Amino acid sequence: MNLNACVASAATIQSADAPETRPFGIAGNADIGNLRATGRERHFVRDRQIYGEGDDADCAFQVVAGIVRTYKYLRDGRRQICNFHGPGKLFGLEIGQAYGLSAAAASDCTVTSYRRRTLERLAAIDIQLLHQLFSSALCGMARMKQHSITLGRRTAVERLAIFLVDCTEYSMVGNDILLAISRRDIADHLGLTIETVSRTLSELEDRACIELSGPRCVHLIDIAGLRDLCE
Amino acid sequence: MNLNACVASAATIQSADAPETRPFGIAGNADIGNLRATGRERHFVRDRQIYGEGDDADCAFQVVAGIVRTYKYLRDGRRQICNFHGPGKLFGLEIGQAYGLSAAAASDCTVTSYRRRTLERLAAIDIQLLHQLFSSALCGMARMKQHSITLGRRTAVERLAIFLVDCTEYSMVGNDILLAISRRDIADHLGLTIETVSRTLSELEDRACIELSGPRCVHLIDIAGLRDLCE
DNA sequence: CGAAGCGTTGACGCGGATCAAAGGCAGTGG
DNA sequence: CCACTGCCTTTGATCCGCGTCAACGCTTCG
Repeated sequence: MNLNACVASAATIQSADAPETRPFGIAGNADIGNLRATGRERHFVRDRQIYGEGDDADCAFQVVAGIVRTYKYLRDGRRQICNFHGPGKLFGLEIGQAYGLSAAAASDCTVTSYRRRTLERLAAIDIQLLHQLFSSALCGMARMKQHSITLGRRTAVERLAIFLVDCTEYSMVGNDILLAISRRDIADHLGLTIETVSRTLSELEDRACIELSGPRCVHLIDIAGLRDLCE
Repeated sequence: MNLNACVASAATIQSADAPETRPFGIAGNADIGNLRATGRERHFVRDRQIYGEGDDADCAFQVVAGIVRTYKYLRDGRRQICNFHGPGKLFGLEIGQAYGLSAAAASDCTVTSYRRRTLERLAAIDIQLLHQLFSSALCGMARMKQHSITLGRRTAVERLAIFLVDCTEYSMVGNDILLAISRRDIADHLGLTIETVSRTLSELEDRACIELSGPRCVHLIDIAGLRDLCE
């Protein structure tokens, strides 16, 4: 077993689709071999829920195209988006009987669903598959760790810089980032409000790091400056 | 493969040690069978570093006794503790060449170290072991998700309530929580300052949820009230 | 007894939340 | 083609929770 496999096989499922449907975090994509044939492809329009927190976790999913968010609402309406999942990413794989979070389409998207029973049966006899799942989980862990550092200790400017630098790896067209997701989703992922996201993007524009060519288009001017804000 | 296994086998390694050395999150402990014999036991006094961010990740670890923290320092000294690891918990298992975080003893502790090469070799042929590692990773994921919700959207009072309720599962002596870790570690885990932690504990005392019998001892009065703050 | 750490408490300031209003911009209907 | 409507985003004014700075008490240790 080589734990670097997940990084090495990163681009296996990478599609040549329109840039706005590209993944957040290519590394960690699972090449799930035999399992693939057992899946069922489904489409979801933007904001359509895929599963809800507490539902019976009888399926796991892999994104084909578009972006999925996993999130939780608190009683009073506060929402935290734990993760975005782009093409190739697995989500909905649970340790318990019920989903711990809800999942919904952050943009129009296509996902493949796998019966959990099927997945467990195959993984019990297919060490390659299990290794892929494990690697995928470790990659997800690494991302979550970094994100919890961001949420726990970073300022709004730093959070946006990190978000934009993340996007540069997957949503670039020339020097422009085409955002597939809304301000609200960005805000709820970064632990901010939409107003603060908006203001902070304007501040980054004032600092000559970026230029806002439109609400969904960020032109990069000083990537090094952005990266410097990330560490 | 049954993903509930991790929950089911939760208490396998649970020791009968002094309460302050009990784990944060028993569920997710790995029963790593054959691997066990290859490990080397090591002791660390409080605050002693186990590995540093960026170091070559040639070993993984399992806590035997005490509590380990994994954390990152930002350039200007801000620190975020991503996780505490109690007895039975694995840490330091990486997807890349280097550790993504640092690890240190949050209390005096004992850990078993495993050569990564050995671990990878065994896991490549032992599907039981791999399954244990996978379950452990999924449990870790579930915890990280919950924590990122806490860091992204919850108030100081809610964060402390969650922390205390977590502690009730592992550090109880009668109706008292005996804290093994310092205010600084609590603060850096919850994304707060030590002053806010202190003030907020006092506020929970004013609200008659707890009683501070000493800096390291929290007497529980209204657990239901605490739990109510958690959702 | 003094010094050093840790925890608590108070005063004050700031970053980001909240509240409010005013643009874009797409979709719809005339 | 333009007016209207509703949603998303931006911007401004104000507020508030938590951070910062400072002082003090308690415990431990020499």
